Amino acid sequence: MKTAERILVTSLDLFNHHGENNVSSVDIALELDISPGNLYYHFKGKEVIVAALFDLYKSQMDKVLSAGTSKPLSIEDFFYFLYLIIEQGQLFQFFFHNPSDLFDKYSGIAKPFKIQLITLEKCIENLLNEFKTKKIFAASNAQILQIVELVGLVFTQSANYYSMKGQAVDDENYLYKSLASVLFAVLPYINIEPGELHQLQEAIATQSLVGELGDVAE
Amino acid sequence: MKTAERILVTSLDLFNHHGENNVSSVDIALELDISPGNLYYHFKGKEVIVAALFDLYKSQMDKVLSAGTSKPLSIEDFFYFLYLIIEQGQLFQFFFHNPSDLFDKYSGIAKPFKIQLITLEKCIENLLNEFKTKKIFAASNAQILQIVELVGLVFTQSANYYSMKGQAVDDENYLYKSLASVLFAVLPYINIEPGELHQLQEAIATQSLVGELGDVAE
DNA sequence: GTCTATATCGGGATAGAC
DNA sequence: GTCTATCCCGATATAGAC
Repeated sequence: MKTAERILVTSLDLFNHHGENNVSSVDIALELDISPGNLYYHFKGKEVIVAALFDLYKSQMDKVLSAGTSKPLSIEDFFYFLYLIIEQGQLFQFFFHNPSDLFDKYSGIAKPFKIQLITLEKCIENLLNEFKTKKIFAASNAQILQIVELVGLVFTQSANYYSMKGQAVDDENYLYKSLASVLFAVLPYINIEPGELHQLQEAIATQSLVGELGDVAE
Repeated sequence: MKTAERILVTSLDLFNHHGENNVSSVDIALELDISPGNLYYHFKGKEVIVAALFDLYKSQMDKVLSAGTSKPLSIEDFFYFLYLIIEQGQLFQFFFHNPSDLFDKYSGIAKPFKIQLITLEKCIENLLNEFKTKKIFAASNAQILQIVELVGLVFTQSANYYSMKGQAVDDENYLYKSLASVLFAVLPYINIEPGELHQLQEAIATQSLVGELGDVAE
C-alpha cells in the first residue's frame, strides 16, 4: 500500500476510535512509524486528510443510495437498504461525533456534508412515498416527514446516544439496535399482515437479521 | 452578583454557544472583564467550573423529575413534563454536544451524568407503565423500552441533529420539534379518542403548545 | 479579590539535509 | 520520499505585587 493510502486508512481508524479532535498529526505519524514531516509531504495538514476521507464517504454512500433507488424495493429490501446506510455511516463514525466543531474547523466539508445528508433523507422519503402508492404503507405527508426525521436522527446520532449512556454497544449490536428503532417507528404505518413484519422485528431484535434479510438483498 | 456566580453564568453561556472545547479560560475571563489570574482564584481551571455546572444541572433536573413523579399525571401533563425536561436539557446544551470527549477530559462527571440520564429514562418508563395500568396506553414492555430509548435519543441528540443539518432551529422551535417527535412515536399506542390527541399533536406542530398545555400544568 | 507577568506544554506547520 | 530540527501559537497554570 502506498504511503498516502496508508495515511488515510490509519487516520480514519484513529479518528473513529479517539475522535478527530483528539488525534494530532504527530499521533498519526507515530502510528504509521513515519515522521511528521513526511506526513506533511503527502497531506498538508489534517484538513486535507479530512477532506479526502469525506470524498471517500460520499462516494461510498452514493453507491449505496443509487443501488437503493435504481429498482423498486420491497419492505424487506428497504430495511436491508437502511442496514447498508447505517453500516456506511458507522465506517465513518467520526464525522458524526461533533459535526458543529468539525464544520467550524474544516469549513470546506460543511456544505457537502449537509447536502449528502439531505439527499439521503430525500431518498428515504421517496421510497416511503412509493410504498404509499403501492398501498403497503399508509401515512400522511406530515407523518412521512416525521419518520424521515426520526430515521435521520437515528442514523446520525444513535452512536453518540449509546456512548453517552455508557453502554458499550459493539459494532454489530449497534446496527441492529438502530434498525430496530427505525422499524419500531415505521411499523404502525405498514399495511401488511401483522405477523409477517413482527417476524422481521423479532429478527432484528434478536439480531439474527443477516440470516433473515441477507438473501433478500441480492 | 458575586464574581464566582458571574463566572458560572458566563461560562455556561459561552459553553452553550461555542462548545466547551472552544472556550478557553482566557475567553471566559475576557468576556467578564477580569484577569485570568482572578478567574483561577475563584475556580482552579475549567474542570471545577464544569463540575459546578453539572451540580446545577443535576439539582434542577431532579426538581423537575420529582415534580413529575409526586402525583399521577394525565397524558397532557406527561407532555408538559417532557417539555420541562427538554427545556432543562437545553439550558445545559453543552453537556450534550460531545459527551465522550467531555467525559474523557472531566472524568469526574462521567458516572453521575450517566446515572442522571438513566434515572430520567427510568422515570419515563414508570410513567408509561402507569398509563398502561390505567388502560389509556397499550404497549408491550419491549415497546415501552423502545419508546423510552427514542425519548432518550430525542432528548439528548436532537439539538446535534438539527445543527448538523444546518437548519437554524431557534430555541423555541427546537422544543416543539422535539416534543412533536416524541408525541409521534407515542401516539400509536395511546388509547383515547383519536381526535383528542391529534389536537395535541396539531398544537405542538403549530407551536401553540403553551396556550394548550400551559394551564394544564399548574 | 484582583492584577500583571511568566512558565510550561502540546499541536500545527515548515525549512533544509539526505 | 523521508527525516531532523525548529518555530509559532494558543491554552493551562502559577507566582508575586497591589
